[in-house]
Amino acid sequence: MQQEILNLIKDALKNLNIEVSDIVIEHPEDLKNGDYSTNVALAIGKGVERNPKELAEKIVVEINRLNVDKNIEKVEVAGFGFINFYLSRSFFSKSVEEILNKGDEVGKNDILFGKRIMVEYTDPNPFKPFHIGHLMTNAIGESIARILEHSGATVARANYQGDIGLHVAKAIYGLLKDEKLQEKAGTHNTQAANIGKAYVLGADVYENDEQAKKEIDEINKKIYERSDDKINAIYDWGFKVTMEAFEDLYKMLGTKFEFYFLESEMADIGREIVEANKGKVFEESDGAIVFKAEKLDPKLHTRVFITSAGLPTYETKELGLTEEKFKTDPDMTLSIVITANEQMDYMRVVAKALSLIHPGYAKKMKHITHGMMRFVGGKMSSRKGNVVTGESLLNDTRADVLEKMVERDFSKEEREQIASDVGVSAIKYSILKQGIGGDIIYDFEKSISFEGDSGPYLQYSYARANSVLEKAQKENILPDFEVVPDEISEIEKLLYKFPEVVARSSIEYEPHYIANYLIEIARAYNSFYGNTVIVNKEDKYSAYKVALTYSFTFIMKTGLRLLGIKAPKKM
RNA sequence: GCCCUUGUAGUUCAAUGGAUAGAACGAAGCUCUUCUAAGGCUUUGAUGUAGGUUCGAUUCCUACCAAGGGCACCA
Repeated sequence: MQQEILNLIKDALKNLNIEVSDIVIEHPEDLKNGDYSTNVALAIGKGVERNPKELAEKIVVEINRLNVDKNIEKVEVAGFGFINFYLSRSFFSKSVEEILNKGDEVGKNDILFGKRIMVEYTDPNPFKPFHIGHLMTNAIGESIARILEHSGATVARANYQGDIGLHVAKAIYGLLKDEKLQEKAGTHNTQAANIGKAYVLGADVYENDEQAKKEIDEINKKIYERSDDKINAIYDWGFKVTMEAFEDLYKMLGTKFEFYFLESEMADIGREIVEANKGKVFEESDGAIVFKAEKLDPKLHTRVFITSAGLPTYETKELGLTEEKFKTDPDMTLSIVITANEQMDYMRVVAKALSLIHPGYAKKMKHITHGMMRFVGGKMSSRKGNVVTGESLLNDTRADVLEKMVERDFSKEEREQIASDVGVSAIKYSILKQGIGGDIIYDFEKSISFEGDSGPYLQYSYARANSVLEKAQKENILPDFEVVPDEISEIEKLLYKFPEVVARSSIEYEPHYIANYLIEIARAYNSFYGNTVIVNKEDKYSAYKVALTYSFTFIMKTGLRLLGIKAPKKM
């Protein structure tokens, strides 16, 4: 439709001998101002010797002469020269029918057809707690992955985990000091929680206790060398247990990773790359091998790639990781990494180094950063132990949901599953409703909402719509598009926009456009639901209202899926 | 000090350079003899400061102020 209107404007301008390079059409914010609108007359009015309003009038006359499209009801000049297009009744009923035919495929586009994209996100470290920052990256990454898939891309999900390094040594130190934390009786979740505690213990003394620092450095060396049987045993157990606990979370969150990359395996690959480019890209400085990025771009800075002790740093491993990713899929067209924005500056340095080593790879890399989860008091740090773990947040939220749930004819399993889905939705929505760049201030009391602008609100409107459909089936009212009310409802004016919203989210890597759209349409549907009886044999428009309800459920379900949120039929 | 991000109702967030800056929470009131009241319907309130570009700026540019992050051997 957008294209038809665009062409119409173009033709009209051509006939009037007006040249315009790019014509912008948009949806007016206020539905009273039509369904599409253009500001061409305003944009070009100044160059020509007419005022914009007169010019707009002329263009409209020409458009009306050309318009044979039954989808456009009328075209008007408004304001100081906007040209507003009002779509016809039949356009809207047709678009409702189209959505019904597409079902769960609604909103698909082929912007990324044929593209192979790897998305790396979440990246928790074994031996460290999975905190709500990881939850944030996971929610954003999973949603972006799904949106890209909906745009036709083949997406591979990847997770990169720091299985080696000082943090592991700190945790193992803690486990050695307090052997109770090595208790293996409980589930892997309680064991993983104990390892998290051990990490906090180790991290704390590392900063304040010289002797402990020495011991931890010693343990770190032994882990690298795998030279100590006792430490090896603890390491192997701890690695397994924390990874299993992560898997539980992924399952609940709805993420299935295809590739797991381990930091320890990237070290040697990265080191080789650095060695091969010594003198070209990298240089020696104070015994370390560094990349002086500021020489190429004053906004960048120097970073160490191999320490003076000869150990590869994260930067080097990142080079190795990139190499591995492209080896995994040589036909990959785009490699996306999603992290918090605190990693932006050094990722830029790594990207610069990579552009000198592998210009081909560098062009296919994209680093997406998001804001940070913050406490009201300040930064959250797993080192200091002032973290909210992903598991505890999920559990607390689910418990809240269970308390709020109304008694219906659910089995115990259904009830648990719904509570879980609604809890995840509350958390994910609170992350995805805003642009990904901004920080989220986490407030224990207020952060998770079940009403208003929230995930459960969306699920609730979906569940209600389903219950309408159930009733319609019982009463044998099938969707119909022939007998329609004259008035075009607000829902119809929103439904047809869904594909545009998905496309925009995909192009900008911003899930919140979908989240905001879903709230808008849920509100419209709830209002509709509250003010009319939909299933009513006496009402000749009932079949069309049922059709509207069907198309609403398809869009809500698909939209929620793109946010990584499940849509239970009952709640 | 330098670099990056962000400043919008009391609070948490929206708004491809356009029309009367939208929601939600909070507060006040109304609403289930209709399909799920986690709902619906009213009322209330905001663009950090100073300039600039533009017919038009929350949006772009400059300076300042404020918050967060980063700036060599941690990730």
